[in-house]
Formats: sequence, structure tokens, C-alpha cells
Amino acid sequence: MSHTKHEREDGMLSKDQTESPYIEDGSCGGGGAGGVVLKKGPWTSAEDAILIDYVKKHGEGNWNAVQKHSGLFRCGKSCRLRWANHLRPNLKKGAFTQEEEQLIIELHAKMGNKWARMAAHLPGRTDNEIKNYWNTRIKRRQRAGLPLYPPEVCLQALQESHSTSVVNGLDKGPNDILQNNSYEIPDVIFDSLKANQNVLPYVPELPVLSASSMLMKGLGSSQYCGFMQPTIHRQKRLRESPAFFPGYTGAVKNECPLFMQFQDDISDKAAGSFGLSFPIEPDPATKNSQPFGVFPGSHALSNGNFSASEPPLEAVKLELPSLQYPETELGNWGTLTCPPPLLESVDAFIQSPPPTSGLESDSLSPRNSGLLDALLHEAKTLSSAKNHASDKSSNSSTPGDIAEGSNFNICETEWEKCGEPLSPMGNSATSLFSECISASGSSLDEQPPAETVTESHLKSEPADCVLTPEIQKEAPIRLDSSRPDTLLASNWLEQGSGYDKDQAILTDAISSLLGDDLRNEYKNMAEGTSISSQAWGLDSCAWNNMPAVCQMSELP
DNA sequence: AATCTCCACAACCGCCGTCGG
DNA sequence: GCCGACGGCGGTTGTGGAGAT
Repeated sequence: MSHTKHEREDGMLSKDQTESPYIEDGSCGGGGAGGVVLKKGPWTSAEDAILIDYVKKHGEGNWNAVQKHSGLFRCGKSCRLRWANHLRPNLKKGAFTQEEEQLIIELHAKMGNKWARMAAHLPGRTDNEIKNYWNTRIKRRQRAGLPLYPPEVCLQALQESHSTSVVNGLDKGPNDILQNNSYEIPDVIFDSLKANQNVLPYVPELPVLSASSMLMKGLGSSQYCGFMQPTIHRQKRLRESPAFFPGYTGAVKNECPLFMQFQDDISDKAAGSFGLSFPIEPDPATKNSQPFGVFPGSHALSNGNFSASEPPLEAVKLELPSLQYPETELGNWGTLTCPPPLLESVDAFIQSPPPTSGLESDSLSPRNSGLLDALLHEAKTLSSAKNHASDKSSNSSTPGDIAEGSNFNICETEWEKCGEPLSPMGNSATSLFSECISASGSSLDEQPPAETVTESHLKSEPADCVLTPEIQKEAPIRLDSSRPDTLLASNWLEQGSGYDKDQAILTDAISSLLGDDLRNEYKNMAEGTSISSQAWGLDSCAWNNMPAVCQMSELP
């Protein structure tokens, strides 16, 4: 299509274009033309011919000389871009082949948004082409509520990571997102996957069940690869749901009916809100404190992309997303700044999560690139949502607690403006609880609609976990509990405060949510020794930055 | 048939790293 | 070491076309 509209202009351009009124002010970055006004906009075939001729004679490079010597009133940058993307020989035109698509997906899982590097693996394709392809694909899949990465790619990336970081327990280099401070993330990831085993046939057996897995258990069936934030209404999503990966989507949709809803709700809304609720300050000295599956330099979620590979050890270098929100202040969980809660804003947030001030930006900003980070972010989101759903007792036992900031009310109000029949958290929680059910062994094939399941299920749960519509509506203002640790923190608090009965109820409730295989483990932890911050992978600094309400249980 | 919405693409913009003076 | 030019890269925007309403 590229040339159709351009060629249309040929009549008025060609040679005359250099003198044409279409020449615009054209400071093209650094490629100035010495006061000459450079043309912008679509290239014409005449310009192309000039450029091709010039490159044939002089070769590539020295692009600013093109303008000087060829009469092209284009800046060097523009010339280079035109040549690289459209004129250079051996360029492949047309749609990506299936093989190319697969390769792009795999490369993106490894590289993130390193389009140029990806292009190097795709002869004849340009970075711009790949970038455009990926971006449109992301949008499409986001709308469809589908995971960005097909399961095989997820597993491949995870296996690679697992083999290098989990098994060996050491960082292995630039492709290893599991940096020194990964805080049991491997467990988070893989246990999340494990939790999905009941749901998705392609999830392999994953060994090791650790404490960190508790967070993930029951959160599982939000597909580990999925983290997109659909921004359109369900009808449209349904319309646009056709599988990008034939066979895969079908499996997800048919076998995991809650998946789509979960993504819609958790990712759309809960994540948008919860995402701000992890401002755990990294240890300023060590830069190591990035709890709950957040990696230094991890590229999560900008553009819905993640990088499993970058940045490497120098990851402390911050790459801020282009869209940045002011981050919640350090230790400011209770008064997190609510982003514009409109879906678009949530989408924007997901794509460019708010950096925390200073170093924590990376730790809190899932940014573009990489599958593993996507998984981690999703795991984090899920754990947040889950904890959120279970936090009622926590909140009830701490009146006037940190959750009651006005910001939350704003969030709630804004959510209501969204016009969705369900409150954001209500639906999220509903899905979430359904996920818990599935993770506990319920057959998805027999799953009634999520709401039905949830309701029936929840009604059997202790009152603390029942999400009545009222509670669901309340949920957005309890975002403090979205912190993955809040649930247990409240648990600890209650232990320390002697709320034994509530404690027992809460423990049971959580245990129910966790599923059978984790129930005992959790109970042992909850009822036994107090769970230390180390169990959550928090270093002292991060721990110290937790609200006092969460630390009380650590007091003697 | 008109309008709207979304998609795909080209091109631009800004930032950053490199290099030479 | 500083500075400017240059090139590369990633993100974003603008626009025409196609399909849906």
C-alpha cells in the first residue's frame, strides 16, 4: 500500500518538489540542511529515484550528504529511513509468513522491543515493519483478550530461564532476567504455571512447591502469558477473538472459559489499580530490593511487551516508559495515587506503568519486552488481586487503615463512570475466585458461568471472602490489600493482636482459595511460625518501607 | 449510501551512543 | 574532556483503506 498514496503525488512533485510549496520547515533532528527547508511527508517515486541513484553511486551512509549532493530536500534521517525501509534491495514486501510470525514472536519473547535486533534475524524485513506488525498484533490480541505469546514460546522462555536461574540459582547473564534480587521469582513463575496445570493441557509438570508458590496457587488460570488489557467492550472482543495462534486460542477459550474474563477484569481493572500498589522501595544501597517478582530492569508491560532478556546486569539503569505516571511515594501504599481509572488509562498504565521515584521505577514498571517479565507481572497482578479479594478481614480489623485514602474513592467513582455493569473489582474478584476454583481442581469443562460459580463458591467460603455485590463495589477502595503481602500481613497482624478466631477464619479462607495442595502448606505457615519478610523476598529496606500495619506481626 | 471504527502502514520525533575535531 | 554531527533505535502519530453499522 505504501506507494499508492505517494505516487498519487507524483504529478506535483518529482523535480518540482524541491521547490514546491510542500516543502515544510524541516529541521530533521541533526541533519540540518544549512537553512534549507526540508520536505516532510510521504516520499514520491521521484524522490525515491533520486535516493536510489545516489546510493548506487555513493553507497549507504553519509545520509546528510544526500540532501547536499542530490538535490533531495530531505534530511539525512529521512533518507536513511526511506532507504532502509523501502528502497534497499532484498526487501521483502507483503505480509509476514507464518514462519516469520513465529520467529518474531519467539524473538520478541527473548529480546523484547528490540526491533532492529529482531530485524537482523528476519532477512528482508525491517525493524519498522516488525514493530508495526507487533504493535498491531498486540492491539489485536489485547482486544481479543488473548495472550501475546503462544504457550510454546512461554514455555520455552520459561524453561530457558528455569534452567539457568532456578536450577542453578545464579544469574547467568544478559538473558537472565532473574537477577540476583529475583526473590523467588522462579517459584512464582513456575508455581503459577503449575497452578495452571489443571486448566491448560499444555502446561507441563513443574516441580517444586515453595512458599512463594502460595501466592500463585489459585491464581493460575489467568494464562501465564496473558497480561493484555483489553480496552474494548466484550462484544467487540468476542468479535475479534479469532485465534492468532490456531489451536491455541481455541484451547484457551474452550477449556478455560474464565480466562478471557479474568484477563478482562483483572488485567483491565485490577491490574490498573493494583499495579500502583507495589511501590516497594528497593534498597537504595543495594538496589536489590524488588519484591514480588519484580526484577531490576525488567521490561514489563509497556506495549504489553516484556523482555525476558533485557536489560542484563546493568539493569539498574532505568529505562523509563514513555508514558510515566508519578509513582506512589515510597512507603505510601495506603495512599497510592490512583491513575485515571478509565479503561484507556488503565491500558496506558499497563503499557507504561508508573515508575516509582528513582530506582524503583524498573522494579515497578513492567515494561516492554520479554515474556518472563510478562509472566511475572501477571503473577504479581494476580497475587494482588487475590489478596485483595481476601482482605476483608484484614481491613475490618484495621479500621481507618491505609486503604481508606480518598484516592480510592476517586478510583471507585471513576470506575463507576466506566459504565460497566460490574464494578471493576467485583468482576475481577469474581474471575479471580473462579480461577481459584479451577486451580483447586474443578473441571473447567463443567464450569458454569464465572459469576455463578463464583457466587456459589464464595457463599461456601467464610464470610471474609464472600464477595457480595456491595463488597465487590467496595473493593476498589481497598487497594492497599492488593499488595501481595497484605493478606498475610493482615494475617500476621492478627496473630500478633490475638485475633485468633478471625485468624482461623482467615486462614481457612485463604487455604480454600489456595487449593487443596497448598492449603496445608499455607496453614502450616500461617498457624505456625510467623512469616518473615524474607519469606516474601523482601529485604530489610523494603520491609521497613511497608506500612506499619503490615509489619506489626513482625514485632516480638 | 453515509458514517463510523478499526487496521495497517509510512513517516516523524526524540533520545542516545559513537566518532571525530 | 567537550562539543557538534551523525546515525541508529524505539515510540508515536497521521492517514488511507476496508469493513461494519
